[in-house]
Order: sequence, then structure tokens, then C-alpha cells
Amino acid sequence: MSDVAERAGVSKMTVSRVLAGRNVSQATREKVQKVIDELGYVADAAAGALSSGRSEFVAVLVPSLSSSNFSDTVRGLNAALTPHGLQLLLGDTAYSLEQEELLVRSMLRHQPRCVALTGGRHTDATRALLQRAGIPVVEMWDLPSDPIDTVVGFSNSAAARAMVRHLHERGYRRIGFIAGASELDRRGADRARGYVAEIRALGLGEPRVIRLGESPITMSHGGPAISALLEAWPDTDAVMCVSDMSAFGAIMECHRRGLSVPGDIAVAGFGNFEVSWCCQPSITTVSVDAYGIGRRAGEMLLAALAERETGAAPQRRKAAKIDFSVIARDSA
Amino acid sequence: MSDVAERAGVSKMTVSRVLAGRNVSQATREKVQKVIDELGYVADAAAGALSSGRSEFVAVLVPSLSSSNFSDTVRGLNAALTPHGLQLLLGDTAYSLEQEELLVRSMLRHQPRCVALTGGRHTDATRALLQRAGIPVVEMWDLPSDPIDTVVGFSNSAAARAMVRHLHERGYRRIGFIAGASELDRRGADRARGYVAEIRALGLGEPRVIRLGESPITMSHGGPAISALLEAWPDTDAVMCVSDMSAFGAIMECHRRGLSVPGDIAVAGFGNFEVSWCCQPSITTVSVDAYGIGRRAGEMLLAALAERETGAAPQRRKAAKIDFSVIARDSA
DNA sequence: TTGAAAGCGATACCAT
DNA sequence: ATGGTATCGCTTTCAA
Repeated sequence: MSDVAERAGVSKMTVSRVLAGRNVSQATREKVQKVIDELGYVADAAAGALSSGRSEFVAVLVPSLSSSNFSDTVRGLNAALTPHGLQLLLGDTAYSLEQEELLVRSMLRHQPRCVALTGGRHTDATRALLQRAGIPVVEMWDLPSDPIDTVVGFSNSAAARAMVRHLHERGYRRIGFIAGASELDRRGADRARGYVAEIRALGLGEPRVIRLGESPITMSHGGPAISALLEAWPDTDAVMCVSDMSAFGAIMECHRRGLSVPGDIAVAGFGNFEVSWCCQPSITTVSVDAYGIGRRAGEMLLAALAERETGAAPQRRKAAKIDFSVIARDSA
Repeated sequence: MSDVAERAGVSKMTVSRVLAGRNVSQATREKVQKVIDELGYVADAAAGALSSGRSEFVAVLVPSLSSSNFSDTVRGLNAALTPHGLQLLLGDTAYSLEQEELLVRSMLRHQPRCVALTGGRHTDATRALLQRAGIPVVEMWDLPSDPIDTVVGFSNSAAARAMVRHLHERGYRRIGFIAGASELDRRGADRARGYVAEIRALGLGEPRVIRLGESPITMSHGGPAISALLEAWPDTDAVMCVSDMSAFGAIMECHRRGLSVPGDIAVAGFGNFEVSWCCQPSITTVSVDAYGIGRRAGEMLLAALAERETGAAPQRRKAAKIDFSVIARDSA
């Protein structure tokens, strides 16, 4: 920057102002910009951050980067935040709260302006870290009862219950559920709990739950899972899956077995992924706006940031409830 | 850090050394660590970067975050680099070279240790910026003739030609190709070119190319595309798709039309995505190890970094050719 | 093994 | 509208 200043015959401060786009006369600005371009000068963000005490980072933690719903959420966050000059610092927790804690700690070193987390469960240390950092936090994809700060999500359990009711209304009575094997995926586990609760509420007998495969649940888990389900409860007439991915895998397995969907067995998914409406038969599912969750979360963080900027009284914590809806298609 | 130093009764330097895990006596280390934990102290990475002149960032640019092959590549990079304390700075170029330039410029501000780009084409300004930065660069998913630095990729054109030959060997003679509408996806365009070249080489008549949909090409593009193809050339007996996603969409459309795959028409994909082997019929495709590309790219960057560390003579630029192979399945 | 001082490259703040 | 100076929090370097 000194170089630029010298060559342009101005002070460093003026160069800094040109870069920030603040009160500088047209003539000076052009003169300085010319030198910047000639030299290919790129300002050092670390120095800027140190000096101003604020970075342009937003820490974002998702359970998996290769799961289409979370990458859609990341796109939403990106869309909301990038125009404001913010840079996402992305972390993949692999569905582990410990990994999340590690990543939060590491990201906090970069003094992010705010943090977006997935889910409503975190280690105590994570919460403490975030508390101490004193920056806006948003939790996504869930509705925790004890939020850290703001929330953008929905009740996974309620969404699953809605699907059970849908299947019940369609006349299905012997409904199974295909879940992941571990409790690491809290949202998946919540869906399973919602299924069980509604099955009980409707008096549909004992829940039929198959737990199979590590998160993220993918297409390839669906086949073995529905096989196991039909083995355990051969008279099952409908299957709910924790995700459209496994629903698709389950339907493909039905094709292989010569079972018609929904004729012989109905299959429902969750998430309204692209495959659910491209698949033949199209898959009945719960629609959740993954991109919208990210977008909304981004907007809430921006609002919180703006609030601090203006020194307004810290509003009370907000929770944005995201709508979900059962989309009836061919498969159930 | 001063706080910690004071409370622990040592100097700032000692605290710094504890954090870096360098020559500090066991007793001092424990004493300092205790204070750090008590205070919940988190070192400021920006200050560290400024002082040491080196960050822990790696800039990574992909055309799309919500495309499973690129997110697999990102996972590979992450797996290779994270254990070395490096932090990915992820950018989504939306298949635009201009956007890529913008992101490179913005990321260079953080003084990344190295850069991973997708594809072999970039604006002149991007190349100049990277040149000036003087840090290791890797280009992925392609084999450019004029690489910036190192390369981890394969020839998309050769891969497409291999698939044409496979279909030819299987007896198909009237082979079409489903591509995206724009040239923005260079790798997709290369595949289309490879298809045309091989069709010509084998004397299979005029190429039959349908260009439809913006990148990233998804499942929903496949149905309309194969419809258009069959409208233009009703006697087509095999279709190659630029991606497994569109191949899947095309197959689903065939089901809807009552066409059997591959009986009435064969369909081949590209990428060996999960859907290609879960789908019924399973999809013949070109297998490319997306995760491996990322992993390998990460390792090459680490090697380049280590080289500079030791001050070794800058090796000549390396290009790692990634294998691809045609996987024959049920659909073609 | 530990400490003191200098400085990394920008911005905030106050002057002019 | 522009410039001078202190300073952000750490690491490097050198000394003890």
C-alpha cells in the first residue's frame, strides 16, 4: 500500500479510502486506481481485519457437504451474504458434535462476524465458545427449545407426523419407517420419533422401524432397508423414508423384486429433492425449502449485524419457522 | 494473549509458543494451557497471519457447490488438507470465468497458501493475478495444454470418445448426444466435441446433438432433451448424456413413454454418480474418481508447499492424469 | 527454555 | 478531501 501511495503521490490513507470507496475526489480516485491496476496490488485482508477489528467471514457448519439439501442451504446463505462482501468459511462436521466443536473453535480464530450452525444440539463447549464470542448465531434445520440465538427451521418430528397422517388418510395402515442407523443425524432421529408418536396416536399398532446405514443416508441405503423391512414385517403396505434418497433406493429395489409402487407397497420420501419429482413413479414427499432456509438464515444474520452497527437495543431472539408440506405424488 | 501471559506469569512469547506447540517446558505449558482454558482464550488468526506473513487458507473454486461430483472433489481436498491445519476458502463460480476472476481476486486478499481451480480455462486477468501471487496452483478436471502450474485431471473429450466406441462395439449405430445449452461448462463442451469427433472417426453419419438447459445439468433436463432428440432423429438407437443426472432423467422419460431401456433405446451417462448404479436399469457410464481428483490435488499442493518450505529447486510443473473407464451396466 | 523489542499492513482517529 | 500517527495481536529475531 505504501508503494501504491508513493507512486500515486498520495498518502496510504487515501489509498485505503479508494479501496473502501469512501470520500475521495474523482481525480484522486482515478489516479490511485490506475496505480493499483498497474501494480496488480491486492490489499491484505488480514491486516485490514486486525486493524479494524472485524473480518468479512461468516462461519458456516453443515453435517455434510455432499448432501443436496445442505448444499442448497449453503447456496442460500451464499446468495444472501456474498452481496454484502461477506465470505463463507465452510465446515463439514460429518454429523459429529465433537467435530463441530473443533471447527467452531478453529473458525472463531478468524473472528467471524457471525455463525450459522446446522441443528439445535451442540456440545456445552461449543455453546460456551459461541457465547463468549458474542456474535450473532443462527441455528438451522431445527427448532431447538433452548436456542443459542436465532433460529431458522422447522419441526422434523411434526413434519414426519404429517406424512404419517397423509398415508393414513390414503388408507394405509401398516406403515413402516426407514431411518439411519445412528443417532448422529438428530433431524433424522426426530423424524423417526415423529413417526413413532403419530403411529401410536393413530392406533396403528407397533411401529415398524428399520435403522440402517450411516449418515448421510444415500440412495444405496434404500434397497437393503426396504428388504429388511419386508423381511421383518411382510405385510407392510407403506414405507416412509427419512430422505428422498433412501426412498428412491427403496423404489428401485421394489422394481427389482417386481413389486409395484404404490400398488403393492407405497413409498414416501422426505425433502422434495429433484429425484423425487423426476423419478418414475414420482415420489410423495415432504417439501422443505432448503435453499430458503439458508437464504433466510443469511438475512437474519445480516439483520443482527445491522442492529449492532446502529447500536440498537439487542432485539429479543427470533425464531423463523419454515413451512413444510406434504406433496402427494404417485408413490404413496 | 497479554492477559493470558500476565495471569500465567510468563511472557506473550511463551504463550505463543504453547499455542504453536514448540519448545516449552512441560510445567510452563500446563500452566499456560490452564489459563487459556479458564479464559476461553482464542488466538486471533488475522494477527498471526499478518505477523508471520502466511495464512492457513487454501482457495478452492468450483463451478457449482450443489453438483455431486464437485462436492466430492471438495471433500477430497478437505480430507487431504485439513489434517495439515489448512482451511478451505470455498467459492462457487456458477460456471462463469468472470465470476471466477472476481472470486480469485477476493480470495487473494486473504493471502492463501495455494489455490485449486476447476477447469483449464480462465480469464487473462485470473492468470495474471495467480502468476503475481506466486503460490502453488492446481487446475482440476481437465488437461489444459497451457497449465498455470500443476494439473489433476483427464481428457473429457477422450472419455466421451471411449463411450462412443463402447456403444459402437455393442452394436449401436445411430447414437445421439445430450448436452447443456451453453459453452460455459467447458468440460461438458469437451465431451460433446469428443462425441462428434468419434462419431466422425467411426463413420457413423451426422452427429445428433441436443443442447438443452443451463449448467449444472440436472435430472430434470434429461426428459425434455431425449424427447427433443427423438423428435429430431426418431430412429436413434442410443443416447449418450453429458452427465448421469440427465441420463437418469432421460431413462425416466423413456419409462413414461413406454420405451424399454436398453431394448428400444440405450442410454449412457457420465460420472458414475450414485444414481447410475442405484437406478433400475443401472446406467452404463464413464467412471471418474471425483473424490480422488480432490484428494490428489490436495496432495500435490501440499507437496508444492513442502518444496518451498525446504527451499528446494522449484520442480517442473506436474500433471497428474486421472484414469477414467467405461462401466458397462444395464442401460447400454 | 524464556523474554524484549520490532514490525507485519492495514484502519481509526484526529488534524489540517 | 487529505495526511500523520497510533494501534490492532501476533510472530520473528535476537539476546539472555
